[in-house]
Amino acid sequence: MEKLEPHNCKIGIGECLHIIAGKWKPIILLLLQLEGTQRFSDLKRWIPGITQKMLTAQLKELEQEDLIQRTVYAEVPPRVEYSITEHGRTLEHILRQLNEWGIQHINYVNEKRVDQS
Amino acid sequence: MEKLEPHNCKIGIGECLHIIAGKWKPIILLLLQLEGTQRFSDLKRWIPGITQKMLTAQLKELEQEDLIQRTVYAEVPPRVEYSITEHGRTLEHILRQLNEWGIQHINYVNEKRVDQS
DNA sequence: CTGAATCCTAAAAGATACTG
DNA sequence: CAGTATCTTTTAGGATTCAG
Repeated sequence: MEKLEPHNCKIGIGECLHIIAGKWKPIILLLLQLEGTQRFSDLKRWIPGITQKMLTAQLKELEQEDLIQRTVYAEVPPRVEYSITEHGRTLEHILRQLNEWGIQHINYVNEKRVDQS
Repeated sequence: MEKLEPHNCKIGIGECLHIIAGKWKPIILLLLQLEGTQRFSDLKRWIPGITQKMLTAQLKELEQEDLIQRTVYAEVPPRVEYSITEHGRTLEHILRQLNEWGIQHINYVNEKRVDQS
C-alpha cells in the first residue's frame, strides 16, 4: 500500500469521491446493496425526486465502474434489472461510515450551537 | 444509531460528502492532519495547482464546519496559521479508507482491462 | 417500460487583477 | 503575506419531449 501522503492521496481519494459522490449515486448503491436487485421502475419509485435522465445517467456511470450490473430481459414490455456487483459490495463499509460521520457531525454542530446561545 | 436505510442515509452521507468532497478539501484536511499546523503560504506550496481564491474559499468552509482552526498573528508581514481540530481528526480514518479504496479500484479496473485484451 | 435527445439553470472551479 | 473582487469557463443537475 502506498504511503499516506497528501500528494498521492489526491489520486486515491479523488478517484473514490469522483465515483461515489453526487446527489444520487450513494443512494443507488445503498439501495441495491440493502434491498437487492431492482428494476429501473423500482429504483425510480424508491428514490423520490430523481428524474429518468439522472437515474439513467448515474446507473450508466456506476455500471462502467463495474459497481453495478445491468441485465436486460427480452420481453414486451422491456424489463431491465440492476444489481450490485461483488466489487460494488466493497463500498458498503465506506458508505456506512460516511453516513455515521454525517449524522454525528450534524449532532456536533447542533450541540455547539446550543452551547453558544 | 439510525437504521441503515437508503432514504435516511441520504442525510448522513449527503452531509458528509458535502463537507469533504470537492477538488481540494480532502487534500487540505490530510495535509493538516499529517503534517501539522501550516500557514497559508505553506498550504499553497504543498498543493500544486490550487489558486489563492480556491484555497481561501475552501479553508473558510472547513473552518465553518469546525474541522480546522484559523489563527491570526498580529505581525508585519501578516502570519495566519491553520491547524486541524479535534473534530477534524475524526475524519482521518474515513479519508484513509477513501484513499485505499480509490487505489484498489484503479488496480481493479486496470486488471480487468488487461484480462479483456 | 426503459430509455435517448434537447434545452436550460445553478453551482463549482479557474484566471486575473487588485489591496492592507 | 494573506487575502478580495470580478469575470469567464466548466460541470452537475433538472425539465421536457420523443422513441423502441
